[in-house]
Amino acid sequence: MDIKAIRGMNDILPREAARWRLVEDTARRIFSLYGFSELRPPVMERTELFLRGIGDDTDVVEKQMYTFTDKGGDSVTLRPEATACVLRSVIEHGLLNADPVQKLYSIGPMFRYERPQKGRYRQFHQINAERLGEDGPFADAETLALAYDLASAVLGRDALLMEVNSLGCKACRPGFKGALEEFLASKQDVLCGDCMRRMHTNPLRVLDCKVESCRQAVQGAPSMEAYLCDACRGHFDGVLKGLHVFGVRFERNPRLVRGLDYYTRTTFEITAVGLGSQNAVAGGGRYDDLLSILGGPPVGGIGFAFGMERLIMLMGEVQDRVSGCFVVAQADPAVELAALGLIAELRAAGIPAEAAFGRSFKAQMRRADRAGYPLCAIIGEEELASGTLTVRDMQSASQAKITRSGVIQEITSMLAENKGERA
RNA sequence: GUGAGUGUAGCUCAGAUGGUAGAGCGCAGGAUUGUGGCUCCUGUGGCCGAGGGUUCGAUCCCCUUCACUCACCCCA
Repeated sequence: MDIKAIRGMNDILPREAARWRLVEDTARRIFSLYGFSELRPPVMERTELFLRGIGDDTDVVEKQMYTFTDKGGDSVTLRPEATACVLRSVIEHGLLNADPVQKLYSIGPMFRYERPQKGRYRQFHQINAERLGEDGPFADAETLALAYDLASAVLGRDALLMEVNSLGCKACRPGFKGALEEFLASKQDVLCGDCMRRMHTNPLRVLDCKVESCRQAVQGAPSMEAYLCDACRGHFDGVLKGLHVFGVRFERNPRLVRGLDYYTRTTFEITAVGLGSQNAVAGGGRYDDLLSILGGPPVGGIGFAFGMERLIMLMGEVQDRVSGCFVVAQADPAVELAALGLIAELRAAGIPAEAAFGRSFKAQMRRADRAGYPLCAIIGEEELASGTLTVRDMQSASQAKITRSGVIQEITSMLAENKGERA
């Protein structure tokens, strides 16, 4: 076998799939609790969408996109994030005309050409939420609460840290940016090479630099908070109050910035320990100008994304509970045929049923055990002749003879009993 | 894109100054003819990542390459 999966793209094997389902199910449950509905955009879009949406001097757009020319000569890109796709869909279908408030989520793969590392893959999966058409602090607080609930439900609230900040709006951010640039210029000699470049292209990112000398240099840097305009300040205060009401435990972090250009006002990040250096489990924030940038109505929004791999990495084992009945048959053509009929009947009644003919009795039992079935129906010449079945409770190892005609009823009640014991 | 580490059975890993390799788990079968999990026995298993070089001979030394892992970077 010399064909292997592409670098940074992983198979999710059956043993891990249970965890993925649990995360997805949890997400869907919580989204519906908050009144969000699902929107599933395609995984590929025209390249311009991301150039306009994400910002063309971000790393994601500059060097991480899977962009190529299709057979028709169009430049297309495998989506590196979901927000731009969802907004494109909302605009294209005029969803905001039908309902000026849209609360949407989507779950699926994203693609970024990066060097793979723990918690970072070229195909990775996100749980994404977008909320459009509500500009007040309540919408922000509630959206953050939703993210917090989701993270707590999967990881427990003690395992995570939620950090919140306000980035201001296009009215007040330029003032801050200018002050910051001025400050950074005075620190030029101690900044790292990257930050020297960043201080012009994207000065906010310098605040987020991990290099020790930069962190120190930035200690006395001006804080966005001092530059927030009255409207942004009021908004942010409202968000914080709302978070308290929702019972969200968070910390304010004036240094928190986001990697994508479209964010305004409220931003947040949820980190967890145990993930190595890729410790952000979720991140997001408000984007008041993005819809109009993409050619839509001047409507604001707020959203977030979870990294599913990171969530799953922190979860530990999750076991699939198997219900149903394994059918063991004596090696005899007539018996096996009868067993086949039994299996069909069980399935028709909605009871999972499986068998493994063609091996020894012992081996069939072993498979029943390994697959985790609570019940095992045994059929042999004896049962066939007397119109009965032997049903074995795998956990207690007790067996009972039941009549063939009453199987469904009998097994249904045994399974219900079994379920009751486990719960 | 940069750096470091690692590549030996399906999995986790041993191994010898260079003489073509083992363990545990798994898997298959068995321990009275129709009964799983525990135990015991037996079996199954590997171009020792790929290519080249040195050598009588390399899985082990050298070079190249690929892959994986972690970190930088970036981000979910």
